[in-house]
Amino acid sequence: MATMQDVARLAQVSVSTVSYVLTGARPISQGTRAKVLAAMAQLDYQPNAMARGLASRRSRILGLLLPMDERGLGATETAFVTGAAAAASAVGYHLVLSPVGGGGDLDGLRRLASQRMFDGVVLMEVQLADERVGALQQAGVPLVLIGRTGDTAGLSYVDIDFEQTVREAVAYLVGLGHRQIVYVNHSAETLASGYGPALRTRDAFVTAMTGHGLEPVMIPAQDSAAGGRAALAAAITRTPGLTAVLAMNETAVFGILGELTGRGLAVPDDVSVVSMVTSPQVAELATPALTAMTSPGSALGRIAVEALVRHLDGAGDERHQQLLPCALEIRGSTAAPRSRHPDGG
Amino acid sequence: MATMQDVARLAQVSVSTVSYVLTGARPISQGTRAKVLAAMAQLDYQPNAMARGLASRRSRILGLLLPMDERGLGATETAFVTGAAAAASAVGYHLVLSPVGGGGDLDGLRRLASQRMFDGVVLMEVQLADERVGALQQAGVPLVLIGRTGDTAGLSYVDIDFEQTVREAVAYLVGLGHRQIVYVNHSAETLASGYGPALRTRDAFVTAMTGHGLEPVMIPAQDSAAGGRAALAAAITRTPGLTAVLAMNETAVFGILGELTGRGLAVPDDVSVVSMVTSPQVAELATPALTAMTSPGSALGRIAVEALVRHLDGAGDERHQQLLPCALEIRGSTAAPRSRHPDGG
DNA sequence: CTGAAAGCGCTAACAG
DNA sequence: CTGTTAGCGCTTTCAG
Repeated sequence: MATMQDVARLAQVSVSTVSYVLTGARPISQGTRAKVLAAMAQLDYQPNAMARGLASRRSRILGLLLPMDERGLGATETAFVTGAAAAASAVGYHLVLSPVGGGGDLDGLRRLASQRMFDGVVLMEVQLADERVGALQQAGVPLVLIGRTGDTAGLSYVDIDFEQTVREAVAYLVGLGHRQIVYVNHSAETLASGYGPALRTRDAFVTAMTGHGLEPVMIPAQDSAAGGRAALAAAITRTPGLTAVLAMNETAVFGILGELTGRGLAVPDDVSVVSMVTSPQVAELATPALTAMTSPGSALGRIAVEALVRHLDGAGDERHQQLLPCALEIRGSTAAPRSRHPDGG
Repeated sequence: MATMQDVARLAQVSVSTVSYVLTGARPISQGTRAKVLAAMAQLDYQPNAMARGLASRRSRILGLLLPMDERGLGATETAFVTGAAAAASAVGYHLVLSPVGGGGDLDGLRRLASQRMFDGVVLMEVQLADERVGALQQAGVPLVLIGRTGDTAGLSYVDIDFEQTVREAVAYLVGLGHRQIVYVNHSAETLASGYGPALRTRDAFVTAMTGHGLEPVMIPAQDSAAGGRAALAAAITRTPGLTAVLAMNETAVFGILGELTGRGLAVPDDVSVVSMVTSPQVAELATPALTAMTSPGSALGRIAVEALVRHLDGAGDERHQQLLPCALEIRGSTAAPRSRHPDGG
């Protein structure tokens, strides 16, 4: 493994000159640069990452912190991760996937931060009240969130625009003629834990429905097909005349579809289903394919990393706060309501 | 940020003593250790990862190399990744997610290897003839594959036991009374590219069916729901009396289900479906839930990392070669064939 | 435009 | 059982 010394010797220049042609931190004459480059090529030189990191105090490594408990990552979260990794790689950074304990392990976080392995950190699965944010800030680690806390003052984040997403989905269904729309959310425990997407969509649903002069009916569901079946059963009991379901639960929506079909209700003829914050791949799996609000997926991860790197490399203390819309993609699970009830149309 | 110097000064010992209580590389007396530990605690000391890496020539960072093109990671691959990350974290390593160009970018790989950022590397999505393996070996990077090449001499790998998986799935269907079993594989292009799982299961299917005295009928499918629909249509044309489908294509299987239902064929009463190398979460999404050969998922990633770390920390040149079985999990998509054809039983 | 040299914070001989 | 010290390979002043 050739070192910078070797290159310098071969090119007959000093090590600092080699360093400067590499970093471009000061002007180098054409001739010198050429000599150095030739020597590097000849020796197949690659700078040592650790040495560079130690001397420059920048590891060029980013951490992607995500709680890994439960049932692994969903398609949407996976897209965040791959998007972030690709973006980091594109700008010459490395991305460490760092599974951190779901909640209590703040000390572990602080320890991680103090090791100075990460120049900055992207935090996923942020709760509305998330102590990790404070811990990280206190440790002085540049930080970008995917998702956001309740109070976002002074924070950088990228998140989905849940308000817009719900508004658009509801408007679409209402435009089709639906009036009895039931919203299936995550479980009560998830809500209670302060899971932002669940909370924000819930509030947005109330606002949107009320705005249309309609009653917002909401049912929680466990994150499973069985949870979806149960939720649909509950929904029909509560609102027998429902003609549309708005699902904020990528997993439960499959159970909803199954239960609907099992009860002899056709999708979309009897009941329309819109799945929110869903990846196209997942939407395509269902029969019929799901009309969905497509999550920005890898774009979120990419933007988070780009904002972080800009902050590290660049000017200064720019906060980056951005909400990305979900796009309505109409597939086979929605239609105008059949006038089953004479009073319904 | 306190350094080791600070700790040494406060504890009134030399830096090397501090280093040795940290690494345990040589015995330290109770009293001294206690003093050092106290000083570390008081200063909230954390060793600097870059400095440690440079001096010890071990970064404690592992690379997870995966080609990221196409449509992101499936559930099974995601499980590999999360399993690997969790395992690395558990043994004090970091795991970098490194998206490398699908095929031709061997130079990029070599460059990566020469930067000495990774102590070792886990390579995913290995083809039967994969030049990356040779390049990495030549670069002297300790290497474990998830999947395997055609010639595995001298390599460490963890892979799914496709032969066993197919054998067991076929035996299960034959045991139920099925005789006309069609195997739906990945696309012809995927086969042609040397994708191991597709090739190995294909061969295993021929062997298994022939062993039962049955004819092995195989149909390729694009990796999409539409691909599955088309494949099923082709299968029925070719084998009108088919009573079971063995699907080696997590995505296409949803299309198969949809097309079956669309043609008025009930699952499992008219046609049984077994999905191979599938995650439970995905199997549960289908209606009916899929009987599947469940992929070892995160275990593969975990074992790969553990083998790699054992090689790095440990004794020496132990190759680790291991095949993991998929477990048959019976759900709602399989049953004994209805005797539609008098000659069928 | 280029060189010399002082570290970055730690590990691992070597010496006791 | 502990201390001294020479690096690891690079970046970045400080000098010219």
